[in-house]
Amino acid sequence: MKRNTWQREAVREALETSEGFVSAQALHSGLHATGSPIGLATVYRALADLASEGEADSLQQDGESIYRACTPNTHHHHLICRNCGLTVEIEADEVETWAQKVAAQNGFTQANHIVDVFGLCTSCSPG
Amino acid sequence: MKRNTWQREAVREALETSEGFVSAQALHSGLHATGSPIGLATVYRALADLASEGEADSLQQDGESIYRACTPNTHHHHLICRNCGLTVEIEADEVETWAQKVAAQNGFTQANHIVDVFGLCTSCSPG
DNA sequence: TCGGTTTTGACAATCATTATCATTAAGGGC
DNA sequence: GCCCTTAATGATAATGATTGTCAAAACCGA
Ligand SMILES: [Zn+2]
Ligand SMILES: [Zn+2]
Ligand SMILES: [Zn+2]
Ligand SMILES: [Zn+2]
Repeated sequence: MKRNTWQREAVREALETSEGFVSAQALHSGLHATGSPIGLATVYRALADLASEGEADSLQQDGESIYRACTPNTHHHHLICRNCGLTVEIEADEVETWAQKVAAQNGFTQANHIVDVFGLCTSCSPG
Repeated sequence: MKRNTWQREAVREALETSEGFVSAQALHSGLHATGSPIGLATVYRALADLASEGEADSLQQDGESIYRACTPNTHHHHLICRNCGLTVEIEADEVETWAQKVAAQNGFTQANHIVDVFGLCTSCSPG
């Protein structure tokens, strides 16, 4: 049975109070800065668990995994600011059906997909 | 000025004769197996160059970068078999316009996107 | 409270990738 | 073709994120 520890809760809270995506290292640093003695390995484990339970989304950036608390529990994608990390959750049936169609047309089964849109948010756009 | 070396050419050829996406390590192993004395660092450099010149596509998988020779020189995406690596190149205006639309609607500029579809190809599908 | 089991965390180990830097070899000018 | 400048190579060390180890601590049901 899975146990409730303050460490898991601390990671969950830290994730929820983060604006955009954060790395395990960054989240660990942030917790330490507030005086939490949580270990780095524990942060990695907690984030992996949250992601596998569908409570967090993750994506790869610059060779590291970054995570974000996931409010809706449904399948969705993200629009992410390359500069400040601001993230908007996107649900798009168009893309879902397109992905399924493309897979089926080519004889592929058990399809899934990775779809992320990056850009500069209003605050970070030049001009 | 960029120089032509047999090493670059060897990497380019190895990439072109590979079926799906390959990692730098795998490509280096393959070259060694054929007797080539090319160095690992050189393979990394050549792949990075090819990717930046638009002659190869790359994506992240399991924390490593994998590459593939890119026949058309236009923007496109991939449908990849999770089991054997077979890759189909996909061009889809639907997704391109969708990505632009989503970014614009949210005030994002300079948008780009990552779109990959994974599945099991006909040969690798069960049943 | 007690005890079996899970979780933690300090640390070592792993693994892909990058930096270093002395040596090699393009390729332009002669 | 021969030199010479300089980019490219490659053996190796360094980096950095992530995972494995395992004794000690924490959960939680009985
Ligand atoms: Zn921004
Ligand atoms: Zn989707
Ligand atoms: Zn396949
Ligand atoms: Zn596209």
